[in-house]
Amino acid sequence: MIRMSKETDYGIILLAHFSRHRKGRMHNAREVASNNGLPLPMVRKVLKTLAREGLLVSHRGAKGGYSLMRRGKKISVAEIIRALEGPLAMTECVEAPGECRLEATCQLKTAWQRINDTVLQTLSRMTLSDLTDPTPDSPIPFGGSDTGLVRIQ
Amino acid sequence: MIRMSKETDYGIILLAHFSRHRKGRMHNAREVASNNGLPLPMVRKVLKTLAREGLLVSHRGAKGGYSLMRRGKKISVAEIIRALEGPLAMTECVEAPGECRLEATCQLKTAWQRINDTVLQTLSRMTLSDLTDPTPDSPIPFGGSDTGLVRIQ
DNA sequence: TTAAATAGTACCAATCTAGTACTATTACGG
DNA sequence: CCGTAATAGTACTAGATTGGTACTATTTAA
Repeated sequence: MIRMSKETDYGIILLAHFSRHRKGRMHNAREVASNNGLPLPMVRKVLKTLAREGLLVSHRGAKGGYSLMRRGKKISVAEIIRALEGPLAMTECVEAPGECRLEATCQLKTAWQRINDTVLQTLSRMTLSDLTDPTPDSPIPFGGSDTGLVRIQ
Repeated sequence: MIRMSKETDYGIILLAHFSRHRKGRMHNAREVASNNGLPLPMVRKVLKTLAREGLLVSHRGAKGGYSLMRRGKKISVAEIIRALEGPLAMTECVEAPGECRLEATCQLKTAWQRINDTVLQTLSRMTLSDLTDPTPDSPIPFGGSDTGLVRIQ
C-alpha cells in the first residue's frame, strides 16, 4: 500500500503546527506533542530528523526548542517526505539505476521514471501553507475530483 | 518509503508482457515467469490476483493460461495498483474516514484527500499501453482525444 | 484417464516500522 | 558555577508487513 509512514504523518502534522504560528516562533517537543495528541518519544525523534535535514532550526539547552527554518510557503510536502523517508523512488530502478536484477529485460524503466517524476511534481507543488490554509481553488494541477469520476485519455 | 511492493512491480511487468502481444493471446504462468525472469511461485500468486480482480481472464485446465480482459489502452496503472494493493490511501483518514484517533484535532484531512486524489489521477492517466510504447518527451499523457469517463478508486 | 493448468489457502522467514530507552551535550538562570 | 531543562545521537525491541513457498482441490485438453 502506498501509505505515508507514521513518522512522515507526524512530521507533517508537526510542521503544520509550526507553520500556523509566526515564522520564528519556537516550540519544544513536549508542547507540540501534547498540542497535537502525539506520543512524545516519536515527536522527539521526528523533530530531531527534521532539524538534521534542515527544515527546522534547533535551539538546545533550557528554554530550547525548534523553529521553522523557512516560511511554510517555501516548504513543500515533497521535501518533508524526502527528509523523513529519503528520496521518492517508487521502484528500485528509479532509486538505484543498475542495481535491479531485472533491469536488462524489464523495459519499464523510463515509464517508471516518468511516473515517479510526475508524482514528485505533484507533491512538490503542495506547500505547508497550502496544508494549513486550504483554499477551495486547489494549487495542485488537475484539481480535485468530488465525483469519483475522472477523464481518462 | 513510497515504494511499489514486489507483487505490484511484478504485476505491472506481467501485464505489460500481455499487452505487448495481441489482445486475446493466452500465456501461462510458467511462460511469463521465465520470459521475464521472475520467480514462478510469485508469478502464479500475482496472476491469480489479477484474474480475481478482473484484469485478466483465466482459462483453467491443460493448455490453460491467462489473457488480458481489456486492451492495454484501457487499463491504467492506478487500476493495477488497486488490484494488488487495495485502494490508494496515503493516510488512514483517506482510507477509513472516522477511524484515525487524530481526526478531531488534525485539520489536514482535506489536504490529504486532495493530495491523494491528485496522485491517483496521475496514476490513472498512465495506461499499460503507455508503459509498453514509451512516447519520448510526453510526460503523463492527458492531451489527446479518446474515451469518456472511467470510475477510479 | 492422465497430465497440465489454475484456485484457494495456509504457512514461514526476513525485513521494516513504531515506539522506547539511555547517555551525552548544550545553555538558561539563579 | 551548578542544577535543570532541553536537544543529539544511538541502540534496542515487539509487532506488522512482505516476499516467497507449499500443498490440496478443481478444471479441461487430448
